[in-house]
Amino acid sequence: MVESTTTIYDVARVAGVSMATVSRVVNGNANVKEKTRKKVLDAIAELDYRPNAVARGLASKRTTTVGVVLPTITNPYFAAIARGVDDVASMYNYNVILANSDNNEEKEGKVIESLLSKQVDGIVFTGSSLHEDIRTQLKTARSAIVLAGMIDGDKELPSINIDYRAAALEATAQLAKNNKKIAYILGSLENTENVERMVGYQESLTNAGIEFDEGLVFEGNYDYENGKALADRLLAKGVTAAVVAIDTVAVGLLNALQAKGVKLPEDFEIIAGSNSSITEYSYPGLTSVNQPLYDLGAVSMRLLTKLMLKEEVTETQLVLEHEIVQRGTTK
Amino acid sequence: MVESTTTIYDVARVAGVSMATVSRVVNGNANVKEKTRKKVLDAIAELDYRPNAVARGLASKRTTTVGVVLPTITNPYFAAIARGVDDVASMYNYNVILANSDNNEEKEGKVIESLLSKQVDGIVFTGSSLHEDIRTQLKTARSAIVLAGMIDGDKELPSINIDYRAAALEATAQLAKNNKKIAYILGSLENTENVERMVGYQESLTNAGIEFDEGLVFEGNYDYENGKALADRLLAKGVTAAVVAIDTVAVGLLNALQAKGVKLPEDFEIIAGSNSSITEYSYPGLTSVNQPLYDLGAVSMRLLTKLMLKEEVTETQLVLEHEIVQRGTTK
DNA sequence: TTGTAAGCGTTATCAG
DNA sequence: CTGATAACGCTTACAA
Repeated sequence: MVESTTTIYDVARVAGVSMATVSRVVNGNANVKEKTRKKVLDAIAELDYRPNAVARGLASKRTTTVGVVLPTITNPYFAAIARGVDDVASMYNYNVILANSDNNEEKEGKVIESLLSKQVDGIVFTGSSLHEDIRTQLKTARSAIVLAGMIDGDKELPSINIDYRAAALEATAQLAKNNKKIAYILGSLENTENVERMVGYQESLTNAGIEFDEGLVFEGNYDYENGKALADRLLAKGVTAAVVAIDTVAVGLLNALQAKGVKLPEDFEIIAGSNSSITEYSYPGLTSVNQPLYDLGAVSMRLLTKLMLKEEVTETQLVLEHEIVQRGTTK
Repeated sequence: MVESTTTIYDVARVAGVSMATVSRVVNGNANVKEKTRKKVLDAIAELDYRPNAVARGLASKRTTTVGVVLPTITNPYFAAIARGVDDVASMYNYNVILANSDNNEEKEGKVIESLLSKQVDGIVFTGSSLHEDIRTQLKTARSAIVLAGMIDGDKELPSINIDYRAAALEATAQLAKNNKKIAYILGSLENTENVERMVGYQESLTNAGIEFDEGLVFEGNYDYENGKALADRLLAKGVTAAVVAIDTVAVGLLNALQAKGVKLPEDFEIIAGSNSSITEYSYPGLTSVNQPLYDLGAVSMRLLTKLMLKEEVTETQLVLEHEIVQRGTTK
């Protein structure tokens, strides 16, 4: 707890120049004589001067800070996205404010409000569904916005996604090779991504000549416990395979099934939805649609920098490649 | 992308008062007549005014922003801590800047520097070891600092921990009931927490009448792959039980062992070190020392608020309770 | 190439 | 209880 804030004035005095010049060298402005630059640099080193980013932000109206709002950082899915965001953020010298929303519309509204008051230059937003009020709030914000892993129905907000429909179709198709009763487990059908998944699922069923059974679709939350609770219900309906959009739920189901003595993949097959780290940690490993989560975050942040720096952006609706990673829960 | 920044002046004009008065009502100052307050509030609502936190930070020298630096948010251990930090941070109206350091001293130095330039009011720091330079940097910072899950040798920096020695002793003691060759796997022995663990481990061995064998102690990194690689080495030494300080490593070991046909807990027992979420997701679930990670973060942040608000703090070296959660990898 | 000076949107100190 | 007015530390025209 020392040093009584040395300012740009102190540096100017010591270097024998004006504060404007100090500002120029600090900001890498080319119009400074090499000799002067050196004097300033020396003074900076001598005084251990550190520019005050808050003052800078006020004067320049740019804070080099962005916000990332997500349901909860404890979910590996969102943690991976956040890491991607942070890595490219620091690459471009931005800091990121983390905001957990718990998927709760009110909290989402509050944290966005808070981020905007902090004058963040941009926001990467992700969650399980895009409520109308939040959409409006985001759209009318003066900061740049990018949605990560969410589709904006009107395609007005920039977003990065994978082709959920295709991924669901492929996963279902793989399970259809050996199964007739294939369940689909996902979050709320109120969000567009899940609607897309349903379309892919049904399309795949049709291709395989299996009749769609509404009773085999389960909506639910993000919890591990939710997955465990599903085991009995699936077994009761004679289900022998499931694609589970949310990894934590997939692991819950997997473990509950094994605890009942069900053998995987022999008696039951599972394909998880996002290939977050836990699909690798489970035993057996979960075959999984590989959503490139880290990239999702990284690309979102990259797009955000373009938006913030007013670079030209031709395409604001990006679709990343996906694939299915084969592990131990499929034959 | 609208609204051309409405300021405190605009509100003052519309409300027919001075900006000082607006500032007072915004900051909940009691010295404002009820009638005036209402006028101001109405103007604020009408103009949809949102105070500029950057300007506020510059004028007041308080940013209501803190930083949390950790190795990587993708590790569930740190994610849980971060969540604890964020929850009590928002409770006290602080925002938190997330900084991944990858356990790299240079990066740690950089992010701390960056946080300080952003004038954060405080920093919660965590990592696997406290390098000397970082220690100095932290100690001389003008912001409040709290270490989460790290011991400062000199006890100069405030910190929140569990009793690592006792935890190691208890875990080893439990394994010693059925095993003679008990390995201990942890991060670098350069950090105090791990030295403490070693002491507890050896003490427990002595209690059980088992001779300490240096060859049964394994240092390593945080990676899942590291755990997998350990399986063969342990088996080769005839080890039948291990306490593994890092959960990701424990899961790696568990899965590699199972892949080799080793039955747990029958043929091999494992106790993991932190009870992060993945110890529950693994199959079988990992018996685990319960480090109260969320609380670790929450209590750290709470202590930080006290430090930042200059509240009286009597004890800066806090030790949280731990316990051993029994799951499927012990008899 | 360098300096002067006017903000940036608040808070905070004094008067009144 | 309310209003001026001077900071806060920096960026950014505009001059020189």
